[in-house]
Amino acid sequence: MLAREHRLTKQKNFERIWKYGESFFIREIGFKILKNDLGISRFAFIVSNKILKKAVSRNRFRRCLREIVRKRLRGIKSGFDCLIIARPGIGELSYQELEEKIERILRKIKLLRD
RNA sequence: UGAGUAGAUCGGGUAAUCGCCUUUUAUUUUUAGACCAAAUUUUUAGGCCAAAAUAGCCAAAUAACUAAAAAUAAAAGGAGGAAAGUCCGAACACCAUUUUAUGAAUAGUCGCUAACAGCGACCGGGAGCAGUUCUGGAAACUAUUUUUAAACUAUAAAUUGUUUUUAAAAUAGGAUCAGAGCGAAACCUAGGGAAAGUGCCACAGAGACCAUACUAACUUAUAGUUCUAUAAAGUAAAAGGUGAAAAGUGAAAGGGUGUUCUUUUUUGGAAAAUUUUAAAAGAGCUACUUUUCUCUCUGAUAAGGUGACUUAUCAGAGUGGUAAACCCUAUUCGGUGAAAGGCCAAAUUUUGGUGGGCCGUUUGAGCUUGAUAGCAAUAUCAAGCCUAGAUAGAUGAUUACCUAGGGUAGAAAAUACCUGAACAGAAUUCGGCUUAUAGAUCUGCUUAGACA
RNA sequence: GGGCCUAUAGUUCAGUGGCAGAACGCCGCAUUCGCAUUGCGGAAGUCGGCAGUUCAAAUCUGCCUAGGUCCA
Repeated sequence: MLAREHRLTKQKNFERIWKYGESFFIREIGFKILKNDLGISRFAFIVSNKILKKAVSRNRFRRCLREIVRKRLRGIKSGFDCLIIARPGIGELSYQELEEKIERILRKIKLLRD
């Protein structure tokens, strides 16, 4: 679990990101990113009821995503709000595959520090 | 030992690293008195007015009062038997006002419970294993009897008698087979009322509940044409294949109606056969009716039981099914759901809002152990214990080892290798029900095999 | 957290407890030089699943499954 200062909690934050954020998608995962002035990067994870039926698997994938981001928290540039959205193919992926894919995306959108 | 079935309990473990939530403690720092909007800022357009919103900052300063807040570290604790479905019942809170209509729910009895469409015990019903009774059949075989053939004995011989054998028939027994009845235990059972009323019961059928109309038959009447048609009335014994269901459950005896057959007599006929009329006797079937027994229901009485009910006797009646169709009877029920609901202080300039904060909120119809009462559900008493509390939503991720179990190699055992745990995630809280569930352990019952 | 609805032929939908139906689509034949249109005929259904009530269930009752939708 991320510390509280790295979480997005408010309804307004979510609305702002949905409206003004930039999107990046691969088949299993989607990203939405927007700059903020805080000097800290904040994250939120969305796994909807339609994509995974059972609550156990929903919880599991949300925790996995969180864990992956947490491990890379030092390498990520600060000052961004980031929404990570699960898409229908995610049910068949293992933890390691997820890790690879997220790492590739982060490189691609240049969110990682040098 | 294996299989089936029912019930109860459990529902992987250890270590390391990196993290999250709650509580407590310690240290350091110094502020804090919820948040948001309106003032400020930014952007676009613009000459201004004006319009829009998106993070972030400050609600301008001061004093008083209150006492904590943040960071770091350590310790403790941190998902279920169903947390699920939301099918019932409650607690709790507010709103209405008194429980009446409407409506809804429940439905054998007694008990348990805070309550219940729940649970326990019992009653009734269903189906029916083991078993048992009856009926029918029955191979081989056994017994008895009869007949046939052969042998033996007695005898001169036949015959008779005895014994054994062969073949056949009959009777009885008979492994066993089929059908029917009763049927312990275990199993299933939304189980008031159809004799208050209404509705429905397709097709078929005369008729599906005021049954017996109609067809076919006979008599009478009318119309015309011998004969036919029509209509009504009467007689009316049997029959009318249906259907899930057919009107009072089956049996016996008597009376009795009609009809069929046989015999005898009689009539017509020249005679025989056949046939016609009438009568008598006998036999078969039989509407209807009487009596007795049986079946079902209702009522009364007696005995047993808290009661549902059971048993016995007597009297009466003979009425199709469906209430999971309407309905009737008895009992119970006010509505809305945590997004319920409550609080958020004072001064200076003021006002509004908020899915902002806190409480509600985890000590409870609580858990564990023991004793007592009870067939049991359950209750009482004693001792001990505190056991998740998140809110874009914690309880996690990775690695290593082990384990229940599974697979392969092996004749088997040992061993080696591979794999490595089902269903499933709290959201105010309880009591049930229902559904999903790998595997393990224990207990009861049934059954198969082996050994003693 | 709570309420409601739907499931019937390949598709879209009807369907009083008693024979499962319509339109489009599909197949065959005819018409045409050929295709379309048109006409005739045909096939295609565990009525979402499992139990129960009933003589009889797509329909009535209960429990599940899968979809959809509403409040907030």
